[in-house]
Amino acid sequence: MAETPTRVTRQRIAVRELLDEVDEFRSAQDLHFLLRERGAKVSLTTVYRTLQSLAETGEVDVMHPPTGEALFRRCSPKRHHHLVCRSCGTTVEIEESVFQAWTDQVRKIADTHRFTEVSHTVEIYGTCPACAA
Amino acid sequence: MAETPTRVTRQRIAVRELLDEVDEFRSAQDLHFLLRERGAKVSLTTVYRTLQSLAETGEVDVMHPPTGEALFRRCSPKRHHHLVCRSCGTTVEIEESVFQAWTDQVRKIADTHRFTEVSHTVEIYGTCPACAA
DNA sequence: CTTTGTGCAAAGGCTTTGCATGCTT
DNA sequence: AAGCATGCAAAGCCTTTGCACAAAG
Repeated sequence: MAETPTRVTRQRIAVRELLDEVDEFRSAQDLHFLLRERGAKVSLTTVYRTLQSLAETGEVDVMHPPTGEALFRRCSPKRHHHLVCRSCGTTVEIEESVFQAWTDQVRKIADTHRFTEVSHTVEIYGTCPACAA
Repeated sequence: MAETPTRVTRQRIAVRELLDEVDEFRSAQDLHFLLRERGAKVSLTTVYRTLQSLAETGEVDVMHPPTGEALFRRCSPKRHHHLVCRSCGTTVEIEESVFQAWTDQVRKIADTHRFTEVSHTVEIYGTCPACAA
């Protein structure tokens, strides 16, 4: 199963439905927990496999914070990036629109190198006011 | 040892010296290998601990690619970001200067939220020409 | 019926931690 | 001499993989 899945299964439907409702970045294990909570019988393995294929097709974005686990989120028009405190993990969301000019530039650069299906992840770290004290 | 180290040890000196010479992102295990190669007797554990503290003080930047390991690099004035192929891992370096305007904006946003010691990591993914074929 | 997807358990890879020893101050 | 740093081995986490069974087409 290194390829894109061809069959429609109950499990895959459940994962996609969940992703449609959640618009925050979530870990695979979080998503698995949420699925079971709402009664969907899906194994963690399948959640991982599904997320992986969805990421490959670009249907979900993946983020890799310093915490180790990967975070997934359905691609949406209203994206945002994060400003994260290195010390306590406090997160401030920044609207993607703020980066519009930058996003355009990224696309241009990618084109130059003939890269397709381009996506990007931005991680901004700092020390929040509370932790700086 | 959750705090910043207070003592100057042979090991820590070796790690910093190495970081001064390498200006690519490298994994902890890579760095450990390089250190042993040049005769420095340092354990992998210490490399991890040293990198962690250097990251906390902002002396090194950390990147988290989809591959799972963390990549470290000494902070330098001439930075660059990466355009990485999701499929084969081919990497194209993009000069930081391209992001100047964006960097300024990031700083402004961080200021707004009173975050200090701000650094950022940008990861751009796509499919390279070879893998798109 | 054939082929692909699922689930479980086990393996894998990177990173962290416990604890005794050694080295910096 | 006193306390922090090191090293080793073991544990922890998240994620992936092998394999047999179940389900989709």
